Amino acid sequence: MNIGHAADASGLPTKTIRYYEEIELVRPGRAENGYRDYSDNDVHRLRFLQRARGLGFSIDECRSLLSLYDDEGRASADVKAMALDKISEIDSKISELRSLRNTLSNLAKNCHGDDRPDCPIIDDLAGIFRHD
Amino acid sequence: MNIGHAADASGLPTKTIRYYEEIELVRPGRAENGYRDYSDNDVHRLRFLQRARGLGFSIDECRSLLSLYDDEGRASADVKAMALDKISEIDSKISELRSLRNTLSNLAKNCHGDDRPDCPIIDDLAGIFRHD
DNA sequence: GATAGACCTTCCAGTAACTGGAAGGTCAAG
DNA sequence: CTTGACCTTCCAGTTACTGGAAGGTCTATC
Repeated sequence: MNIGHAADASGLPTKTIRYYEEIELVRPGRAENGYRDYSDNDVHRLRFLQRARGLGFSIDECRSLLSLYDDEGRASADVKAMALDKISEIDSKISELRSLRNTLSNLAKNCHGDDRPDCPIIDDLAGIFRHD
Repeated sequence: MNIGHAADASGLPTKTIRYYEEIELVRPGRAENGYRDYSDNDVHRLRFLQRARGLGFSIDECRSLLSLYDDEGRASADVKAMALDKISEIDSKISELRSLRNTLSNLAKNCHGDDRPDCPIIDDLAGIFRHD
């Protein structure tokens, strides 16, 4: 599958996909004509990268998540530790998002939503900053 | 409060805080000696930026979230629409994180976690890419 | 088989969001 | 009055893309 198709399948622009090859995150084969040739597995990796990057994981973090998949010779204890570590990172991201969501949702609920500029949402908005 | 203190209070490096001033996200006053002087409100904004950036919101998205707070003259309908929009963004981030978490958690659960390199986690790992 | 349009290639420059370092001013303690 | 920890500006470098030029390939139609 060539790069345009891989882009459609992964949700990433072709530019980004080529960049990911340059930094050795996803290394497709090449067809006779020199075109990149993406396997289904390559596309899975690209999709994964698309999601993980959008969730705020850095390229290095993505690399280490992907290495769980790649390093088949890695000791299982390492693999488990890495997975658990990532899980707790994810948990705290989720709870931060929940607190942010909660704040915004309270604001929206209390807002009458018409065109008057004295929306009560405004009065409470300072609260957006008060979630630890 | 000067920049070092604001950095401690917000969890952002001073470099980043100065950058946020440069792009007009947080505009502190200045003391007589030329030092930046951060109010409590400035620090709330910085903390908010610290969290939102870590959750994958772009600077522009942060700017629009902050404008909910700033634009007191904005029509309440606009405010409400923006809040609802951000909430649905947050919801999909949360559900993506949950799916990722779920995958990793299954992997960790099935791994015996000793030093043998034939960890069953490895065999299932392809599954990390199969969540839509 | 020529040619148009949609692909693909590499390379190089630009952007976003920081990040580090130099050169120097300010301030509180000893 | 100097030492050390602050602060300032400025400029260069990094990360993770992103856009554009110059050109090769492929498919489809004339």
